[in-house]
Amino acid sequence: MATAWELARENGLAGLSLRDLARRLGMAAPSLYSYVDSKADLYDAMYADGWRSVLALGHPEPADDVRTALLNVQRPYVQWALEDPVRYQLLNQRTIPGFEPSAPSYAIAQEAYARSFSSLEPLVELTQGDRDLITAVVAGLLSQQFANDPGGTRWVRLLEDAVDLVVPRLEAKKKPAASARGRHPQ
Amino acid sequence: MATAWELARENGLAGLSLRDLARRLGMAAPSLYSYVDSKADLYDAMYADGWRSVLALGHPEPADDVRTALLNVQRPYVQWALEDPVRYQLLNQRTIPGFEPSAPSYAIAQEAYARSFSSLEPLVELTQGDRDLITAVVAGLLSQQFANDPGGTRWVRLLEDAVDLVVPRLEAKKKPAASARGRHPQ
DNA sequence: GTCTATACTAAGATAGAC
DNA sequence: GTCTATCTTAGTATAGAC
Repeated sequence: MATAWELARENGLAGLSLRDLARRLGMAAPSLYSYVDSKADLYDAMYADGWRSVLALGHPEPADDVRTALLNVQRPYVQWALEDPVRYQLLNQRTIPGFEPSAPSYAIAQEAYARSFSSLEPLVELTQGDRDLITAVVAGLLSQQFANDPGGTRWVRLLEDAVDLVVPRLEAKKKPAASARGRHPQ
Repeated sequence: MATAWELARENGLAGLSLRDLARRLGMAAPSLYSYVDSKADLYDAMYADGWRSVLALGHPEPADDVRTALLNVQRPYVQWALEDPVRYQLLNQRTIPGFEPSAPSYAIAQEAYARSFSSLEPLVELTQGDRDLITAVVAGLLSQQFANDPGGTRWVRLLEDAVDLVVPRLEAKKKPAASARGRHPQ
């Protein structure tokens, strides 16, 4: 898996080839078929592996305000995305012609998706539109970053500004503040 | 050019091949080299062609308020993007391994970029951060739309909501209202 | 689980005749 | 400007022995 990612980073996601992979592993190409049914199956394994690495970021820190809650999730996520643009591309953009993740792999992605709102849900009653706008804003920063300033920080450094665009919309829907973690004396 | 786009839509951008293109044009494959120096050169021509189709949308309608100015540009742009996801992918995402646009082709992209702020600039003193946030928000809607709901409208229908996120930030920087087009009596 | 050998298909590109 | 023929490389995948 690690070698597959390595090659994808070097030659592009679409440029990944089973021959190359076998060569770098010191194997003959057909030996790979003991581990993987097809190239599509390899992409699927990488897709699952990629989303598992998002889950490995752990649960976002809880927070008492919307802005902090958002930043607690999105800052590590953006950091994670920058670590490996090719991984982000496989997981979040429809880029290789026929690929669609299998149901089990997609389930991992969904778990990561759900978790990304776990610090926010206690504070705000979110609609699907809210969630979609949040993911869009962050995806937009990353999309522009990778496309127009690869290796730089021109867009991702605007993360706090971007979050501040969304905060007012969410603050309007704040829950009654259950004081869930018992931090507030009265 | 039209046939090249057609094939890219059918087989994916990376799946486009010179052989297929020649076949569909009723030519032998090598004959294409009279028109194009290489496959990369074909992509470059498509890139230029794609941005020209953005310019063909015309100049955005002027407006008196920030929100309308933004929607006058972004609504047709989103419409244009939805018409051809593959075109959007070539122009706005780093997806095919080695491709970078040539300088002349990139200049067309820059013209389209500049024009996309022409309805807003008379109203607001924009910073680069403002421009980057605007492009990111729209790019985010489109990126999510294509990746997670291809053919649908789940994200793009949030365009007005997305614009409303940005408007307050821009209103804070409004210019003194030069009444440029002489519509306001006093 | 790994190998050799191989089948099959297709890619981008060039040479040189017409 | 278009053709035929060909080069070179590479892809995914299978068969069958060890």
